[in-house]
Amino acid sequence: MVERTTALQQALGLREAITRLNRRLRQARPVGDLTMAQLSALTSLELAGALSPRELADVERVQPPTMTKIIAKLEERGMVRRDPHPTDGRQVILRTTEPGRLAYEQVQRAHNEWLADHLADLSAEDLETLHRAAEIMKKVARAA
Amino acid sequence: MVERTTALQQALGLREAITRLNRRLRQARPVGDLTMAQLSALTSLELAGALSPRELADVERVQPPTMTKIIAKLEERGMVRRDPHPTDGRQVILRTTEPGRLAYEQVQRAHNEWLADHLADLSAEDLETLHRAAEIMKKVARAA
DNA sequence: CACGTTCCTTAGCCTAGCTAATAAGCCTGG
DNA sequence: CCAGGCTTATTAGCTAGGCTAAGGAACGTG
Repeated sequence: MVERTTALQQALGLREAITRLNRRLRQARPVGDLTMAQLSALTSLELAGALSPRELADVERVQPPTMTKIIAKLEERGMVRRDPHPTDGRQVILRTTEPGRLAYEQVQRAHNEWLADHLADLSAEDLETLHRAAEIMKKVARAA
Repeated sequence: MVERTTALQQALGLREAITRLNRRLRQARPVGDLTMAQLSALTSLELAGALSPRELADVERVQPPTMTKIIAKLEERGMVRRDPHPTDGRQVILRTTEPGRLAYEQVQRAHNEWLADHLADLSAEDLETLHRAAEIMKKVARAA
């Protein structure tokens, strides 16, 4: 039985933790100059294969104009390609390019190494907790 | 025994989860118009009682000029007061005002209710995992 | 007491978010 | 079959929040 008060206290701690750790992660941009937003969009696109800007905006939970900007940055760097939709002239199809995939993997690896380094002191139990929490957090973010 | 590969995988999931959930939390600004950064600074100041801009910047893990801006916004809204340091003419002492405390509590409550609402479907076990993860994440953010 | 250090701020830049408005293409009802 | 309305994407313009570099004021010490 979970009381409401308990859930609220947990919520408080989680929000603080996310705010702080998110800032730390943003600061740790060790290789390449992909920002968090760019890396996140590139990741979603890579995993999905091909998406319209609208769909990518929905996945990333941002408004379409915001996604337009992020895509523009990625396109400048040659990491994303914009193809016309075969039947619908309004839509655009986004795909990662080969350089995009390589940059993605490289930055992803560097980011994760940074995080792993900073997790190095934690016990196996703590790591397991973080792992499970990450899954739960993604589920929560996906819903609602 | 924790293998490096395992830790890396966990790190990957955690970064994604933080990015996504942080965006959702930023969008959920139900009462008042305090942003995440402002709320976070106000919280740190409220908990500490009184801090110099430099100290607050260190706590919040941002550079001093960034904190100057955030403080300016909070001061505009009358939520933070800037007093001269009794002996050191360079320093400034920041404190939350009474309106600041009230706004902080109100927004804090609203934010946490939003989060608690979205955590309502989770099992007691998942909530416990999130709670423990939040503690660990704050520790990681504090270190390094 | 002069010089280096510390503290805060200013100036100027960038990213990332938003809304409102625009342009282009699709589709449907009369 | 085409007029008007919806959808998609972009542009324009705003704000917040992050950074570095550079400045002025105050401190403290050799």
